[in-house]
Amino acid sequence: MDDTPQIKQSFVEGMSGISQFWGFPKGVGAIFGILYLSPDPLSLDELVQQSGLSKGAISTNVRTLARLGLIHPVHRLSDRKDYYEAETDFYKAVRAILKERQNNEFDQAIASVRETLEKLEAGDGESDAERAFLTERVRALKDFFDVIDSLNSAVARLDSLGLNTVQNVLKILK
Amino acid sequence: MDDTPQIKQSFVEGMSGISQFWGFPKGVGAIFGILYLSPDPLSLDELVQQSGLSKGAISTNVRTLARLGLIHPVHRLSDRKDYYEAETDFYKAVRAILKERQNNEFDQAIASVRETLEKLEAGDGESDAERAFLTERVRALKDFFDVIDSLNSAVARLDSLGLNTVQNVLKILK
DNA sequence: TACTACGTTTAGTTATAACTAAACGATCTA
DNA sequence: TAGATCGTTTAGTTATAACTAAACGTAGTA
Repeated sequence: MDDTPQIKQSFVEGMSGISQFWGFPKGVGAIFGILYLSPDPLSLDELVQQSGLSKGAISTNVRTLARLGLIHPVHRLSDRKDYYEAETDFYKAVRAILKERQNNEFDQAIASVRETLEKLEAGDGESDAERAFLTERVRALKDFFDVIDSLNSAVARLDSLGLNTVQNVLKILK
Repeated sequence: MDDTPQIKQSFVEGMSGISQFWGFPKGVGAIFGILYLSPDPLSLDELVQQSGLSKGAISTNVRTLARLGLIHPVHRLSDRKDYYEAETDFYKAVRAILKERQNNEFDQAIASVRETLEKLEAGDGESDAERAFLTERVRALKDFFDVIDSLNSAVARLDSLGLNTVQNVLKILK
């Protein structure tokens, strides 16, 4: 008996779970799983078939994956269909995701804290004890965010983040 | 005019946004924000007042924050109330969060991939081209996860993750 | 130009997560 | 022991996110 289909499916389910864990729709993980286990690029309709999701959901989720750099469109000559294949260099994908996140909401969050600090320091007329306390606390948080941000930037800027880099980092952390 | 209350509130709203971005209820961020800007530990009832949330929600969210190590209970003698204060060492909190995540769903995700690989390699009778392809792909993903896992473990195991450590890491990434 | 085959968008539905109000059990106090 | 004051849990509600089905726009094709 050939258990390949079952293994494939349980893998896809596992990817769905991971997807959900990281705050993405589980369809995103499922689609990536399907593409990752496919030797050839797949069209939207093939994804509809293999995932059981509607075309609309596939369209949305596929765009999310492409935006994250986890899959790539493949265009075939004299074929209007869009095909997609999975990215197999995960380190590359990580860098893309970090870059993506940085540009969007994370930056905004940091900006919010920065703004708070500026507002606190601007009201220099009032300098009671509470004000000083608040300023110190917010500044500490901002400093922390700045460090995280620089880490993020550094990784995103790397030409190639690979096993070597990670192993070097691991040496430091020992 | 004293704009301190407004500044506090906009800070708390910012923290709510960050919370949501990382997949936590926004109440979690709000509560942390309130505690972080409070010089003294606060009781659940005080949190109810300042956040506008119900007692039940506070109870749940506070437990989440405590589990993550972002806030700590403070017990006062001859007072049955539970008070909470914010963790101010964020590096410590990061390690706690990584440890938390590792024990729960992340490990499970890795286990799922590992299991898939074992199942693929177990069926050694069948060795067609597809099977070989699948095995290679899944193994590559498992290897990647193992590296991430070891990074995670290394950070979680650190006695103190501080600015120094991060700066050393940053040197490598340059 | 009309027809067909795409991917995307939209309106409405379903599933899921977070919340409120109230009941509950436990613990301290008189 | 009775009463009061906690934090937690539960049942039901509300808000939010993901999905489906169908309409739509666009670009190739006859």
